[in-house]
Amino acid sequence: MPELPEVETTRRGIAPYVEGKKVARVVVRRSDLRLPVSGEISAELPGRTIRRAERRGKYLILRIERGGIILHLGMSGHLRMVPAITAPEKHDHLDIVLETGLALRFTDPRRFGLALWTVEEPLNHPLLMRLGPEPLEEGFSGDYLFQAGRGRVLAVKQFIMDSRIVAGVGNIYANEALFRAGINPALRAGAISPARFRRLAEALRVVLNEAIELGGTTLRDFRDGEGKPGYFALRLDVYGRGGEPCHNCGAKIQATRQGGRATYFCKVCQKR
DNA sequence: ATGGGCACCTGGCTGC
DNA sequence: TGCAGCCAGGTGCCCA
Repeated sequence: MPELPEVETTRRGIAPYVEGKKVARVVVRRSDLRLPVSGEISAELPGRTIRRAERRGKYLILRIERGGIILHLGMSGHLRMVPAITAPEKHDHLDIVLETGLALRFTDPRRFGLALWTVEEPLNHPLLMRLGPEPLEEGFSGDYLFQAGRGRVLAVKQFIMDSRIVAGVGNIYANEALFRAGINPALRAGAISPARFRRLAEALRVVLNEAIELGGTTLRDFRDGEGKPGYFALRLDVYGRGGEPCHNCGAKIQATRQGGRATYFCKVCQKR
């Protein structure tokens, strides 16, 4: 479900309610997520204060004095603030109850998400350590992509969805950025010029920032930290629009598959 | 090292 | 109405 903009929207939504707040207790209702939820969360977290809510790629980090909680929303997860007394529903797997009386509630029907406890530096956790640069920060550029793509025969769309290349880009925004950059998603990464990679890097920055401004993309169930949907779905040019007219030239949007994921593109506007 | 395929899990939608 | 089949915003592992 959530890519970088949805995770960032979630972070911004919850940050005011969790930063500087002390944890009263933790309720784990299901621990069989993508990795098991450690009992240390409920044993160690109460009494500690959440210093910061940060994001790295699609991961959220709730920092305490040393270490913290690493959260990932998988395909179907979301986080929101609720009054702690709110009755849990079927897929509400975890509550971090604060002394303010609000709880950070983690919901995830498919349970591809994660909630990990660490006393080490969260950014050094094996799951985060190999993430590529943040696409909205220094260190990410078309020239970087060009260098990383040298010799790669992988399709450019799969290349930019590889979190080791760039963090946080999932299927929606990969499709959208390639459309805006005018690049065919099936092109080999190693066959793209520095100039075209610069267009792609810029398209990624622009599309991710626009999506964050609109609160992310809600296709069916994404909600921000306050339970509200995002409105970037209204701006989608290609994702989910197979057979519909291209917003730029009117040609039918093509729907294909790459690496098991749906790909949408305009064969007129994305010739190469 | 690289790329392809699959598994993990639930729910919603489509079409018979 | 029921049900089978397919699809979904992610990612890590196994294999060639």
